[in-house]
Amino acid sequence: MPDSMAEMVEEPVGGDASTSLYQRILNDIRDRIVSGEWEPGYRIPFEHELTAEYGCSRMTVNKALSQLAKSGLIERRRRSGSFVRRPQSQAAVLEIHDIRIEVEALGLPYRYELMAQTKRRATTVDRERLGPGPSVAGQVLALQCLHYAGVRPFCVEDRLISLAAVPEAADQEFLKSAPGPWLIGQVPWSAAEHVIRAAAADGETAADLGLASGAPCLIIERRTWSAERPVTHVRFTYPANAHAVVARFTPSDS
Amino acid sequence: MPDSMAEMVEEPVGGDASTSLYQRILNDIRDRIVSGEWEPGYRIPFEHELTAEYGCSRMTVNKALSQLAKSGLIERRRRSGSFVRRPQSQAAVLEIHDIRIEVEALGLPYRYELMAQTKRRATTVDRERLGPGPSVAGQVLALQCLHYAGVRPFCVEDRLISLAAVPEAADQEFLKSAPGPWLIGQVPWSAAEHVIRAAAADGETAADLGLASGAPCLIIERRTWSAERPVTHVRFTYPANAHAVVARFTPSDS
DNA sequence: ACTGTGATTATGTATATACATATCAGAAAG
DNA sequence: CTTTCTGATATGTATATACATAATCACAGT
Repeated sequence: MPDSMAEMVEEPVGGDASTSLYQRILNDIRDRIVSGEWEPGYRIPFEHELTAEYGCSRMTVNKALSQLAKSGLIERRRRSGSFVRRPQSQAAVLEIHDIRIEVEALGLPYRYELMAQTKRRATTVDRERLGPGPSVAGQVLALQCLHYAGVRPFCVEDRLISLAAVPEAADQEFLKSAPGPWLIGQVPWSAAEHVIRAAAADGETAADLGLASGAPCLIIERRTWSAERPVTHVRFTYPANAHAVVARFTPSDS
Repeated sequence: MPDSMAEMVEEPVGGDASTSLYQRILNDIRDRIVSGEWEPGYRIPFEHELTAEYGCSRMTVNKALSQLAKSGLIERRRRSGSFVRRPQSQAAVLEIHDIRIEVEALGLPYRYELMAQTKRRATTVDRERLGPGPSVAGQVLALQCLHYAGVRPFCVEDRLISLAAVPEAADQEFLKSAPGPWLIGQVPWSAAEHVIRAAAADGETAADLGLASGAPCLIIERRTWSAERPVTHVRFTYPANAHAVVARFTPSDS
Protein backbone atom coordinates (compact mmCIF):
# COMPACT_ATOMS: atom_id res chain seq x y z
CA MET A 1 0.00 0.00 0.00
CA PRO A 2 1.41 3.38 -1.01
CA ASP A 3 2.20 6.12 1.41
CA SER A 4 -0.78 8.17 0.22
CA MET A 5 -2.53 6.61 3.17
CA ALA A 6 -1.29 9.40 5.38
CA GLU A 7 -3.92 11.89 4.26
CA MET A 8 -6.66 9.40 5.06
CA VAL A 9 -5.40 9.00 8.54
CA GLU A 10 -5.53 12.66 9.41
CA GLU A 11 -9.13 13.12 8.25
CA PRO A 12 -11.45 10.11 7.93
CA VAL A 13 -12.88 11.01 4.50
CA GLY A 14 -16.27 12.74 4.70
CA GLY A 15 -16.19 13.02 8.44
CA ASP A 16 -19.39 13.79 10.31
CA ALA A 17 -18.59 14.99 13.77
CA SER A 18 -22.01 14.13 15.21
CA THR A 19 -21.78 10.35 14.78
CA SER A 20 -19.08 7.98 15.83
CA LEU A 21 -16.72 6.45 13.35
CA TYR A 22 -18.09 2.94 13.61
CA GLN A 23 -21.61 4.30 13.08
CA ARG A 24 -20.44 6.12 10.00
CA ILE A 25 -18.79 3.00 8.62
CA LEU A 26 -21.95 1.05 9.38
CA ASN A 27 -24.15 3.62 7.65
CA ASP A 28 -21.87 3.85 4.64
CA ILE A 29 -22.00 0.12 4.10
CA ARG A 30 -25.70 -0.18 4.80
CA ASP A 31 -26.44 2.60 2.34
CA ARG A 32 -24.46 0.88 -0.36
CA ILE A 33 -26.38 -2.32 0.27
CA VAL A 34 -29.90 -0.89 0.34
CA SER A 35 -29.18 1.33 -2.62
CA GLY A 36 -28.36 -1.79 -4.59
CA GLU A 37 -24.80 -0.69 -5.32
CA TRP A 38 -23.61 -3.81 -3.54
CA GLU A 39 -25.95 -6.57 -4.60
CA PRO A 40 -26.67 -9.77 -2.70
CA GLY A 41 -23.65 -12.02 -2.86
CA TYR A 42 -21.22 -9.12 -3.22
CA ARG A 43 -18.13 -9.52 -1.09
CA ILE A 44 -17.70 -6.35 0.88
CA PRO A 45 -14.13 -5.21 1.58
CA PHE A 46 -12.13 -7.11 4.16
CA GLU A 47 -11.73 -5.63 7.59
CA HIS A 48 -8.13 -4.75 6.88
CA GLU A 49 -9.16 -2.95 3.68
CA LEU A 50 -11.76 -0.87 5.48
CA THR A 51 -9.21 -0.28 8.20
CA ALA A 52 -7.00 1.30 5.58
CA GLU A 53 -9.86 3.15 3.89
CA TYR A 54 -11.09 4.78 7.06
CA GLY A 55 -7.72 5.03 8.72
CA CYS A 56 -8.86 3.36 11.91
CA SER A 57 -8.19 0.18 13.81
CA ARG A 58 -9.65 -3.20 12.97
CA MET A 59 -11.73 -3.21 16.16
CA THR A 60 -13.67 -0.20 14.94
CA VAL A 61 -14.40 -1.77 11.58
CA ASN A 62 -15.23 -5.04 13.29
CA LYS A 63 -17.80 -3.37 15.51
CA ALA A 64 -19.60 -1.99 12.47
CA LEU A 65 -19.50 -5.23 10.52
CA SER A 66 -20.53 -7.34 13.49
CA GLN A 67 -23.63 -5.23 13.95
CA LEU A 68 -24.50 -5.48 10.29
CA ALA A 69 -24.13 -9.23 10.54
CA LYS A 70 -26.33 -9.34 13.61
CA SER A 71 -29.02 -7.29 11.95
CA GLY A 72 -28.95 -9.74 9.08
CA LEU A 73 -27.79 -7.46 6.27
CA ILE A 74 -24.52 -9.26 5.74
CA GLU A 75 -23.13 -12.70 6.38
CA ARG A 76 -19.61 -13.19 7.60
CA ARG A 77 -17.51 -16.24 6.84
CA ARG A 78 -14.11 -16.87 8.28
CA ARG A 79 -11.31 -16.91 5.82
CA SER A 80 -13.70 -15.90 3.03
CA GLY A 81 -14.93 -12.46 4.00
CA SER A 82 -18.27 -10.73 4.45
CA PHE A 83 -21.06 -10.98 1.91
CA VAL A 84 -24.28 -9.10 1.28
CA ARG A 85 -27.23 -11.30 2.06
CA ARG A 86 -30.35 -11.31 -0.04
CA PRO A 87 -33.30 -9.69 1.74
CA GLN A 88 -34.82 -12.92 2.88
CA SER A 89 -36.65 -12.51 6.15
CA GLN A 90 -39.53 -10.33 5.18
CA ALA A 91 -40.21 -9.21 8.70
CA ALA A 92 -41.91 -5.99 9.64
CA VAL A 93 -42.23 -4.26 12.95
CA LEU A 94 -45.76 -3.93 14.19
CA GLU A 95 -46.37 -1.21 16.71
CA ILE A 96 -49.08 -2.01 19.19
CA HIS A 97 -50.54 1.17 20.59
CA ASP A 98 -52.57 1.75 23.63
CA ILE A 99 -56.21 2.22 22.69
CA ARG A 100 -56.48 5.51 24.55
CA ILE A 101 -53.56 6.82 22.48
CA GLU A 102 -55.15 5.55 19.29
CA VAL A 103 -58.43 7.27 20.01
CA GLU A 104 -56.85 10.52 21.07
CA ALA A 105 -54.72 10.46 17.93
CA LEU A 106 -58.01 10.66 16.04
CA GLY A 107 -58.81 13.84 17.94
CA LEU A 108 -61.72 12.24 19.75
CA PRO A 109 -62.35 12.07 23.48
CA TYR A 110 -61.62 8.66 24.94
CA ARG A 111 -63.96 6.87 27.30
CA TYR A 112 -63.72 3.45 28.88
CA GLU A 113 -66.49 1.30 30.24
CA LEU A 114 -66.40 -1.99 32.12
CA MET A 115 -69.21 -4.26 31.03
CA ALA A 116 -68.53 -7.39 33.06
CA GLN A 117 -65.95 -8.76 35.43
CA THR A 118 -65.91 -12.40 36.53
CA LYS A 119 -63.55 -14.36 38.72
CA ARG A 120 -63.63 -18.09 38.21
CA ARG A 121 -61.61 -21.27 38.20
CA ALA A 122 -59.87 -21.69 34.86
CA THR A 123 -61.88 -23.85 32.49
CA THR A 124 -60.39 -25.85 29.67
CA VAL A 125 -61.41 -23.13 27.27
CA ASP A 126 -59.70 -20.53 29.43
CA ARG A 127 -56.51 -22.53 29.48
CA GLU A 128 -56.56 -22.79 25.72
CA ARG A 129 -57.08 -19.07 25.39
CA LEU A 130 -54.14 -18.29 27.65
CA GLY A 131 -51.88 -20.53 25.65
CA PRO A 132 -49.27 -23.13 26.49
CA GLY A 133 -47.19 -22.89 29.62
CA PRO A 134 -46.89 -24.25 33.13
CA SER A 135 -49.19 -23.46 36.05
CA VAL A 136 -52.13 -22.18 34.10
CA ALA A 137 -54.38 -23.90 36.55
CA GLY A 138 -56.06 -21.82 39.20
CA GLN A 139 -58.26 -18.79 39.06
CA VAL A 140 -58.70 -16.43 36.19
CA LEU A 141 -60.27 -13.03 35.80
CA ALA A 142 -62.52 -12.53 32.78
CA LEU A 143 -63.29 -9.01 31.65
CA GLN A 144 -65.50 -7.47 28.99
CA CYS A 145 -64.89 -3.81 28.31
CA LEU A 146 -65.90 -1.21 25.79
CA HIS A 147 -63.70 1.59 24.52
CA TYR A 148 -65.39 4.69 23.12
CA ALA A 149 -64.16 7.28 20.68
CA GLY A 150 -66.43 10.20 21.37
CA VAL A 151 -69.98 8.93 21.71
CA ARG A 152 -69.45 5.93 19.44
CA PRO A 153 -68.07 2.58 20.54
CA PHE A 154 -64.56 2.15 19.20
CA CYS A 155 -63.76 -1.40 20.16
CA VAL A 156 -64.76 -4.30 22.34
CA GLU A 157 -62.17 -5.80 24.64
CA ASP A 158 -62.54 -9.35 25.88
CA ARG A 159 -59.78 -10.22 28.28
CA LEU A 160 -58.65 -13.13 30.42
CA ILE A 161 -56.04 -12.67 33.12
CA SER A 162 -54.30 -15.55 34.84
CA LEU A 163 -54.40 -14.84 38.55
CA ALA A 164 -51.60 -17.35 39.02
CA ALA A 165 -49.35 -14.97 37.10
CA VAL A 166 -50.89 -11.72 38.35
CA PRO A 167 -52.36 -12.28 41.82
CA GLU A 168 -52.68 -8.52 42.34
CA ALA A 169 -55.37 -8.42 39.68
CA ALA A 170 -57.80 -10.23 41.97
CA ASP A 171 -58.25 -7.15 44.12
CA GLN A 172 -58.48 -4.73 41.21
CA GLU A 173 -61.72 -3.31 39.96
CA PHE A 174 -61.33 -2.12 36.43
CA LEU A 175 -64.11 0.43 36.62
CA LYS A 176 -62.24 3.57 35.74
CA SER A 177 -59.23 2.44 33.81
CA ALA A 178 -58.62 -0.33 31.34
CA PRO A 179 -56.77 -3.47 32.40
CA GLY A 180 -54.23 -3.22 29.56
CA PRO A 181 -52.19 -0.24 30.74
CA TRP A 182 -52.42 -1.46 34.33
CA LEU A 183 -51.06 -4.87 33.39
CA ILE A 184 -48.14 -3.40 31.49
CA GLY A 185 -47.02 -1.57 34.60
CA GLN A 186 -47.59 -4.67 36.69
CA VAL A 187 -46.03 -7.58 34.84
CA PRO A 188 -42.76 -7.58 32.93
CA TRP A 189 -43.95 -9.55 29.94
CA SER A 190 -41.29 -11.35 28.04
CA ALA A 191 -43.10 -12.67 25.00
CA ALA A 192 -46.22 -11.83 23.09
CA GLU A 193 -48.10 -13.32 20.18
CA HIS A 194 -50.55 -11.44 18.03
CA VAL A 195 -53.12 -12.85 15.67
CA ILE A 196 -54.87 -10.43 13.37
CA ARG A 197 -57.87 -11.53 11.36
CA ALA A 198 -61.16 -10.45 9.95
CA ALA A 199 -64.53 -11.85 10.90
CA ALA A 200 -68.22 -11.11 10.83
CA ALA A 201 -69.48 -9.61 14.06
CA ASP A 202 -71.52 -12.03 16.12
CA GLY A 203 -74.82 -10.81 17.57
CA GLU A 204 -73.54 -9.66 20.93
CA THR A 205 -70.44 -7.91 19.65
CA ALA A 206 -72.42 -6.25 16.89
CA ALA A 207 -74.86 -4.91 19.45
CA ASP A 208 -72.04 -3.58 21.63
CA LEU A 209 -70.43 -1.83 18.69
CA GLY A 210 -73.70 -0.60 17.27
CA LEU A 211 -73.30 -2.58 14.07
CA ALA A 212 -75.52 -4.81 12.04
CA SER A 213 -75.00 -8.47 12.83
CA GLY A 214 -72.55 -9.95 10.34
CA ALA A 215 -70.76 -6.66 9.71
CA PRO A 216 -67.05 -7.09 9.01
CA CYS A 217 -64.73 -6.57 11.96
CA LEU A 218 -61.00 -6.54 12.53
CA ILE A 219 -59.98 -8.78 15.38
CA ILE A 220 -56.64 -8.53 17.14
CA GLU A 221 -55.83 -11.18 19.68
CA ARG A 222 -52.82 -10.99 21.91
CA ARG A 223 -51.34 -13.54 24.25
CA THR A 224 -48.67 -12.47 26.67
CA TRP A 225 -46.19 -14.51 28.63
CA SER A 226 -43.94 -13.55 31.46
CA ALA A 227 -41.02 -15.87 31.91
CA GLU A 228 -42.71 -18.70 29.96
CA ARG A 229 -45.88 -18.35 32.01
CA PRO A 230 -49.12 -17.23 30.38
CA VAL A 231 -50.29 -13.88 31.72
CA THR A 232 -53.21 -12.70 29.69
CA HIS A 233 -55.19 -13.20 26.53
CA VAL A 234 -57.09 -10.32 25.02
CA ARG A 235 -59.29 -9.98 21.97
CA PHE A 236 -60.00 -6.56 20.53
CA THR A 237 -62.82 -6.33 18.02
CA TYR A 238 -62.97 -3.21 15.86
CA PRO A 239 -65.56 -2.23 13.29
CA ALA A 240 -63.94 -2.70 9.87
CA ASN A 241 -63.68 0.95 9.04
CA ALA A 242 -62.56 2.19 12.42
CA HIS A 243 -59.13 0.73 12.54
CA ALA A 244 -56.14 -0.62 10.69
CA VAL A 245 -52.88 -2.12 11.81
CA VAL A 246 -49.73 -0.62 10.43
CA ALA A 247 -46.39 -2.36 10.32
CA ARG A 248 -43.16 -1.02 8.96
CA PHE A 249 -39.87 -2.47 7.95
CA THR A 250 -36.57 -0.75 7.49
CA PRO A 251 -33.20 -2.40 7.78
CA SER A 252 -32.18 0.14 10.36
CA ASP A 253 -29.68 -0.64 13.01
CA SER A 254 -28.99 2.78 14.34
CA MET B 1 -15.15 -6.39 48.01
CA PRO B 2 -13.36 -9.25 49.81
CA ASP B 3 -10.52 -11.23 48.34
CA SER B 4 -12.82 -14.17 47.58
CA MET B 5 -12.84 -12.64 44.14
CA ALA B 6 -9.90 -14.77 43.17
CA GLU B 7 -11.98 -17.88 42.55
CA MET B 8 -14.27 -15.96 40.27
CA VAL B 9 -11.38 -14.85 38.18
CA GLU B 10 -10.09 -18.32 37.49
CA GLU B 11 -13.50 -19.72 36.43
CA PRO B 12 -16.20 -17.30 35.27
CA VAL B 13 -19.01 -18.73 37.44
CA GLY B 14 -21.33 -21.11 35.55
CA GLY B 15 -19.16 -21.17 32.49
CA ASP B 16 -20.61 -22.42 29.23
CA ALA B 17 -17.87 -23.19 26.78
CA SER B 18 -20.13 -22.95 23.73
CA THR B 19 -20.95 -19.26 24.01
CA SER B 20 -18.66 -16.32 24.37
CA LEU B 21 -18.27 -14.47 27.61
CA TYR B 22 -20.03 -11.32 26.49
CA GLN B 23 -22.95 -13.41 25.26
CA ARG B 24 -23.15 -15.11 28.60
CA ILE B 25 -23.14 -11.79 30.43
CA LEU B 26 -25.80 -10.51 28.06
CA ASN B 27 -27.97 -13.56 28.60
CA ASP B 28 -27.55 -13.48 32.36
CA ILE B 29 -28.71 -9.89 32.55
CA ARG B 30 -31.53 -10.33 30.05
CA ASP B 31 -32.80 -13.34 31.97
CA ARG B 32 -32.88 -11.40 35.19
CA ILE B 33 -34.84 -8.64 33.50
CA VAL B 34 -37.43 -10.75 31.74
CA SER B 35 -37.89 -12.95 34.80
CA GLY B 36 -38.83 -9.84 36.73
CA GLU B 37 -35.97 -10.22 39.20
CA TRP B 38 -34.72 -6.82 38.08
CA GLU B 39 -37.81 -4.67 37.66
CA PRO B 40 -38.11 -1.58 35.47
CA GLY B 41 -36.13 1.24 37.01
CA TYR B 42 -33.66 -1.10 38.71
CA ARG B 43 -30.09 0.06 38.41
CA ILE B 44 -28.07 -2.84 37.12
CA PRO B 45 -24.50 -3.18 38.38
CA PHE B 46 -21.93 -0.77 37.04
CA GLU B 47 -19.57 -1.94 34.38
CA HIS B 48 -16.71 -2.08 36.85
CA GLU B 49 -18.80 -4.22 39.20
CA LEU B 50 -19.64 -6.70 36.46
CA THR B 51 -16.00 -6.58 35.43
CA ALA B 52 -15.15 -7.80 38.93
CA GLU B 53 -18.01 -10.32 39.04
CA TYR B 54 -17.09 -11.98 35.77
CA GLY B 55 -13.37 -11.43 36.06
CA CYS B 56 -13.07 -9.85 32.66
CA SER B 57 -12.22 -6.50 31.16
CA ARG B 58 -14.58 -3.56 30.93
CA MET B 59 -14.71 -3.81 27.14
CA THR B 60 -16.32 -7.23 27.38
CA VAL B 61 -18.95 -6.03 29.82
CA ASN B 62 -19.46 -2.93 27.73
CA LYS B 63 -20.15 -4.98 24.63
CA ALA B 64 -22.91 -6.87 26.41
CA LEU B 65 -24.49 -3.79 27.96
CA SER B 66 -24.28 -1.79 24.76
CA GLN B 67 -26.21 -4.46 22.93
CA LEU B 68 -28.85 -4.62 25.62
CA ALA B 69 -29.19 -0.86 25.37
CA LYS B 70 -29.51 -1.03 21.62
CA SER B 71 -32.18 -3.70 21.81
CA GLY B 72 -34.08 -1.43 24.18
CA LEU B 73 -34.05 -3.56 27.31
CA ILE B 74 -31.95 -1.17 29.33
CA GLU B 75 -31.18 2.52 29.25
CA ARG B 76 -27.68 3.79 29.93
CA ARG B 77 -26.98 7.18 31.43
CA ARG B 78 -23.51 8.56 31.86
CA ARG B 79 -22.44 9.08 35.40
CA SER B 80 -25.66 7.46 36.67
CA GLY B 81 -25.47 3.90 35.44
CA SER B 82 -27.66 1.50 33.48
CA PHE B 83 -31.34 1.02 34.26
CA VAL B 84 -33.95 -1.52 33.31
CA ARG B 85 -36.48 0.09 31.00
CA ARG B 86 -40.17 -0.58 31.25
CA PRO B 87 -41.40 -2.61 28.31
CA GLN B 88 -42.70 0.43 26.51
CA SER B 89 -42.44 -0.02 22.79
CA GLN B 90 -44.92 -2.80 22.28
CA ALA B 91 -43.47 -3.77 18.98
CA ALA B 92 -43.93 -7.17 17.45
CA VAL B 93 -42.29 -8.80 14.51
CA LEU B 94 -44.60 -9.61 11.69
CA GLU B 95 -43.45 -12.30 9.33
CA ILE B 96 -44.60 -11.79 5.78
CA HIS B 97 -44.81 -15.11 4.02
CA ASP B 98 -44.97 -15.89 0.42
CA ILE B 99 -48.49 -16.94 -0.53
CA ARG B 100 -47.31 -20.17 -2.12
CA ILE B 101 -45.63 -21.09 1.18
CA GLU B 102 -48.76 -20.21 3.11
CA VAL B 103 -50.96 -22.37 0.95
CA GLU B 104 -48.58 -25.29 0.96
CA ALA B 105 -48.33 -25.02 4.73
CA LEU B 106 -52.04 -25.78 4.76
CA GLY B 107 -51.33 -28.98 2.87
CA LEU B 108 -53.16 -27.76 -0.22
CA PRO B 109 -51.88 -27.57 -3.78
CA TYR B 110 -51.06 -24.04 -4.85
CA ARG B 111 -52.14 -22.55 -8.13
CA TYR B 112 -51.67 -19.09 -9.54
CA GLU B 113 -53.70 -17.33 -12.19
CA LEU B 114 -53.19 -14.02 -13.94
CA MET B 115 -56.48 -12.23 -14.48
CA ALA B 116 -55.37 -8.96 -16.03
CA GLN B 117 -52.19 -7.13 -16.88
CA THR B 118 -52.18 -3.50 -17.98
CA LYS B 119 -49.36 -1.13 -18.80
CA ARG B 120 -50.26 2.54 -18.57
CA ARG B 121 -49.02 5.98 -17.72
CA ALA B 122 -49.23 6.53 -13.99
CA THR B 123 -52.43 8.29 -13.01
CA THR B 124 -52.86 10.39 -9.90
CA VAL B 125 -54.50 7.45 -8.19
CA ASP B 126 -51.58 5.22 -9.13
CA ARG B 127 -49.12 7.70 -7.66
CA GLU B 128 -51.07 7.81 -4.44
CA ARG B 129 -51.11 4.05 -4.25
CA LEU B 130 -47.37 3.81 -4.73
CA GLY B 131 -46.75 6.31 -1.98
CA PRO B 132 -44.51 9.30 -1.53
CA GLY B 133 -41.15 9.48 -3.21
CA PRO B 134 -39.36 11.00 -6.18
CA SER B 135 -39.74 9.99 -9.81
CA VAL B 136 -43.02 8.16 -9.53
CA ALA B 137 -44.00 9.61 -12.83
CA GLY B 138 -43.82 7.41 -15.86
CA GLN B 139 -45.30 4.08 -16.68
CA VAL B 140 -46.76 1.57 -14.30
CA LEU B 141 -47.79 -2.04 -14.57
CA ALA B 142 -51.13 -2.98 -13.05
CA LEU B 143 -51.81 -6.63 -12.30
CA GLN B 144 -54.78 -8.57 -11.02
CA CYS B 145 -54.05 -12.10 -9.94
CA LEU B 146 -55.77 -14.91 -8.15
CA HIS B 147 -54.10 -17.39 -5.83
CA TYR B 148 -55.77 -20.76 -5.30
CA ALA B 149 -55.53 -23.21 -2.46
CA GLY B 150 -56.70 -26.43 -4.04
CA VAL B 151 -59.77 -25.70 -6.13
CA ARG B 152 -60.88 -22.73 -4.05
CA PRO B 153 -59.68 -19.16 -4.49
CA PHE B 154 -57.38 -18.25 -1.60
CA CYS B 155 -56.74 -14.60 -2.20
CA VAL B 156 -56.96 -11.82 -4.73
CA GLU B 157 -53.84 -9.86 -5.52
CA ASP B 158 -54.08 -6.37 -6.93
CA ARG B 159 -50.66 -4.99 -7.68
CA LEU B 160 -49.08 -1.87 -9.12
CA ILE B 161 -45.45 -1.83 -10.16
CA SER B 162 -43.52 1.34 -10.93
CA LEU B 163 -41.67 0.75 -14.16
CA ALA B 164 -39.42 3.67 -13.31
CA ALA B 165 -38.07 1.60 -10.43
CA VAL B 166 -38.27 -1.81 -12.11
CA PRO B 167 -37.92 -1.36 -15.87
CA GLU B 168 -37.34 -5.09 -16.29
CA ALA B 169 -40.97 -5.70 -15.33
CA ALA B 170 -42.18 -4.20 -18.60
CA ASP B 171 -41.04 -7.25 -20.54
CA GLN B 172 -42.31 -9.76 -18.04
CA GLU B 173 -45.49 -11.71 -18.48
CA PHE B 174 -46.74 -12.95 -15.17
CA LEU B 175 -48.65 -15.88 -16.59
CA LYS B 176 -47.02 -18.73 -14.78
CA SER B 177 -45.55 -17.25 -11.64
CA ALA B 178 -46.67 -14.48 -9.32
CA PRO B 179 -45.00 -11.08 -9.47
CA GLY B 180 -44.23 -11.02 -5.74
CA PRO B 181 -41.45 -13.61 -5.63
CA TRP B 182 -40.03 -12.31 -8.91
CA LEU B 183 -39.85 -8.76 -7.59
CA ILE B 184 -38.05 -9.84 -4.44
CA GLY B 185 -35.29 -11.35 -6.49
CA GLN B 186 -35.20 -8.32 -8.73
CA VAL B 187 -35.22 -5.28 -6.48
CA PRO B 188 -33.37 -4.86 -3.20
CA TRP B 189 -36.18 -3.17 -1.29
CA SER B 190 -35.10 -1.05 1.61
CA ALA B 191 -38.36 -0.13 3.29
CA ALA B 192 -41.86 -1.52 3.45
CA GLU B 193 -45.12 -0.44 4.98
CA HIS B 194 -48.00 -2.75 5.72
CA VAL B 195 -51.56 -1.83 6.46
CA ILE B 196 -53.84 -4.57 7.68
CA ARG B 197 -57.56 -4.02 7.90
CA ALA B 198 -60.92 -5.63 7.54
CA ALA B 199 -63.54 -4.71 4.99
CA ALA B 200 -66.62 -6.00 3.26
CA ALA B 201 -65.88 -7.54 -0.11
CA ASP B 202 -66.96 -5.41 -3.01
CA GLY B 203 -68.89 -7.05 -5.82
CA GLU B 204 -65.97 -7.86 -8.09
CA THR B 205 -63.68 -9.17 -5.37
CA ALA B 206 -66.50 -11.20 -3.87
CA ALA B 207 -67.11 -12.80 -7.23
CA ASP B 208 -63.43 -13.63 -7.69
CA LEU B 209 -63.26 -15.22 -4.27
CA GLY B 210 -66.58 -16.97 -4.58
CA LEU B 211 -68.12 -15.07 -1.70
CA ALA B 212 -71.35 -13.26 -1.14
CA SER B 213 -71.04 -9.54 -1.73
CA GLY B 214 -70.39 -7.80 1.58
CA ALA B 215 -68.69 -10.81 3.14
CA PRO B 216 -65.93 -9.85 5.59
CA CYS B 217 -62.39 -9.93 4.22
CA LEU B 218 -58.91 -9.37 5.55
CA ILE B 219 -56.97 -6.89 3.48
CA ILE B 220 -53.22 -6.58 3.59
CA GLU B 221 -51.66 -3.74 1.68
CA ARG B 222 -47.96 -3.39 1.23
CA ARG B 223 -45.92 -0.55 -0.16
CA THR B 224 -42.29 -1.12 -0.90
CA TRP B 225 -39.50 1.36 -1.46
CA SER B 226 -36.03 0.84 -2.78
CA ALA B 227 -33.67 3.63 -1.82
CA GLU B 228 -36.51 6.08 -1.11
CA ARG B 229 -38.15 5.29 -4.43
CA PRO B 230 -41.56 3.63 -4.59
CA VAL B 231 -41.38 0.20 -6.16
CA THR B 232 -44.71 -1.48 -5.77
CA HIS B 233 -48.06 -1.41 -4.04
CA VAL B 234 -49.96 -4.60 -3.54
CA ARG B 235 -53.30 -5.37 -1.97
CA PHE B 236 -54.12 -8.91 -0.92
CA THR B 237 -57.73 -9.66 -0.12
CA TYR B 238 -58.47 -12.84 1.81
CA PRO B 239 -61.82 -14.29 2.83
CA ALA B 240 -62.19 -13.69 6.57
CA ASN B 241 -61.83 -17.30 7.58
CA ALA B 242 -59.01 -18.24 5.25
CA HIS B 243 -56.21 -16.27 6.76
CA ALA B 244 -54.76 -14.55 9.78
CA VAL B 245 -51.64 -12.54 10.35
CA VAL B 246 -49.40 -13.61 13.16
CA ALA B 247 -46.86 -11.39 14.83
CA ARG B 248 -44.55 -12.28 17.64
CA PHE B 249 -42.46 -10.39 20.09
CA THR B 250 -39.60 -11.56 22.22
CA PRO B 251 -36.87 -9.37 23.57
CA SER B 252 -34.27 -11.59 21.99
CA ASP B 253 -30.92 -10.28 20.96
CA SER B 254 -29.04 -13.47 20.40
C1' DA C 1 -5.48 -38.92 -9.17
C1' DC C 2 -6.41 -38.70 -4.45
C1' DT C 3 -5.77 -37.60 0.23
C1' DG C 4 -4.17 -35.80 4.22
C1' DT C 5 -1.53 -32.10 6.35
C1' DG C 6 0.09 -27.88 7.48
C1' DA C 7 0.30 -22.99 6.38
C1' DT C 8 -2.41 -19.02 5.44
C1' DT C 9 -6.10 -15.98 6.01
C1' DA C 10 -10.24 -13.45 7.80
C1' DT C 11 -13.01 -13.30 11.28
C1' DG C 12 -14.26 -13.80 16.57
C1' DT C 13 -13.26 -12.64 21.05
C1' DA C 14 -10.75 -10.62 24.79
C1' DT C 15 -7.41 -7.33 27.09
C1' DA C 16 -5.21 -3.09 28.81
C1' DT C 17 -5.16 1.44 27.87
C1' DA C 18 -6.53 6.06 26.66
C1' DC C 19 -9.17 9.95 26.17
C1' DA C 20 -13.83 12.13 25.30
C1' DT C 21 -18.26 13.37 27.17
C1' DA C 22 -22.32 13.83 29.87
C1' DT C 23 -23.75 14.51 34.41
C1' DC C 24 -24.02 14.99 39.20
C1' DA C 25 -22.35 16.48 43.86
C1' DG C 26 -20.42 19.61 46.37
C1' DA C 27 -17.38 23.66 46.89
C1' DA C 28 -16.56 28.39 45.90
C1' DA C 29 -18.15 32.81 44.62
C1' DG C 30 -21.62 36.25 44.03
C1' DC D 1 -29.62 31.74 48.92
C1' DT D 2 -28.53 31.24 44.33
C1' DT D 3 -25.28 30.75 40.75
C1' DT D 4 -21.14 29.07 38.89
C1' DC D 5 -17.23 26.34 38.85
C1' DT D 6 -14.72 22.19 39.59
C1' DG D 7 -13.77 17.54 40.23
C1' DA D 8 -15.48 12.86 40.35
C1' DT D 9 -17.74 9.26 37.96
C1' DA D 10 -19.83 6.05 34.50
C1' DT D 11 -20.39 5.49 30.11
C1' DG D 12 -18.85 6.04 24.88
C1' DT D 13 -15.50 5.37 21.60
C1' DA D 14 -11.08 4.15 19.77
C1' DT D 15 -6.41 1.79 19.70
C1' DA D 16 -2.83 -1.75 19.59
C1' DT D 17 -2.27 -6.22 20.69
C1' DA D 18 -3.03 -11.09 21.29
C1' DC D 19 -4.67 -15.50 20.61
C1' DA D 20 -8.54 -18.68 19.07
C1' DT D 21 -11.12 -20.67 15.35
C1' DA D 22 -12.86 -21.86 10.96
C1' DA D 23 -12.22 -22.26 6.24
C1' DT D 24 -9.43 -22.51 2.41
C1' DC D 25 -5.30 -23.30 -0.35
C1' DA D 26 -0.98 -25.31 -1.65
C1' DC D 27 1.88 -28.92 -1.35
C1' DA D 28 3.70 -33.37 -0.26
C1' DG D 29 3.20 -38.24 0.12
C1' DT D 30 1.05 -42.41 -0.71
